[in-house]
Amino acid sequence: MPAPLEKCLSDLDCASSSSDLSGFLTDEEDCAGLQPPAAASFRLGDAPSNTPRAQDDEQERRRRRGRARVRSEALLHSLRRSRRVKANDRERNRMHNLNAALDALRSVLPSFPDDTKLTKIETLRFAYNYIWALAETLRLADQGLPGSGARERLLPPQCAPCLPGPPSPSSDAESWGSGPASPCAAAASPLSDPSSPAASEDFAYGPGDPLFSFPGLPKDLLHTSPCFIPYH
DNA sequence: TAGGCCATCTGGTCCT
DNA sequence: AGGACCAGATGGCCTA
Repeated sequence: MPAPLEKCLSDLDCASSSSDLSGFLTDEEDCAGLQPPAAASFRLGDAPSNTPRAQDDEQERRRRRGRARVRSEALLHSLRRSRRVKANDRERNRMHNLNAALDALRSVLPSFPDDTKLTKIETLRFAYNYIWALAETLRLADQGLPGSGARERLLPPQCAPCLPGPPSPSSDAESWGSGPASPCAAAASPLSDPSSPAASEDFAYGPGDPLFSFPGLPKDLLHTSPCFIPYH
């Protein structure tokens, strides 16, 4: 075996036990480039290239180059695979962290009567509205308007809102609390307050939606904020 | 059975 | 170069 080709194959073997394959020979051209020109190695007494022995040598070289290429491709494939597996692991972990953060957010939001778990999108929208409502409550309290004392009347987050029915994950937002029995139906339009989340054009959830209903907050907020349902 | 939600995988892009 | 982030695809599970 010509020394360059031998080195070429041994490089492949070394690379197979190493995670770093950069600079690694990947195809038969790389190996072939290491071979001396046939004319340079031809000396008097050597068999001419068209002799049966020379043809055998050439076939052997081709076989080895082919095996080297197959091995290098397999190694690159396994390298890509191991990187992909690691990336998948990181992505899984990232999503788990995201879900843990969503769970933490759910834990500080008012819970529903039957402990129905809010979906991800519901959690985010509910949190958005809840923060808005709390801020509005504080604003009114600071102004000394009807509804003052709201700070003291705020219920702990675990209080249960009064809902026309448990939120069905499959039901759409606009169907929640929109029935005639809902107090929200008679409530002042939150759209009157331009700062209300419901006033936002791109906000999918509107008045009457349980995600706009927060227990324990002053009824006065009904005039300026998204729908509030009295807490029992 | 259709539709909604979710977890996971995957390749691309951006950032450090 | 490697990690973070993102969006699309896919398949499983559940419910009406």
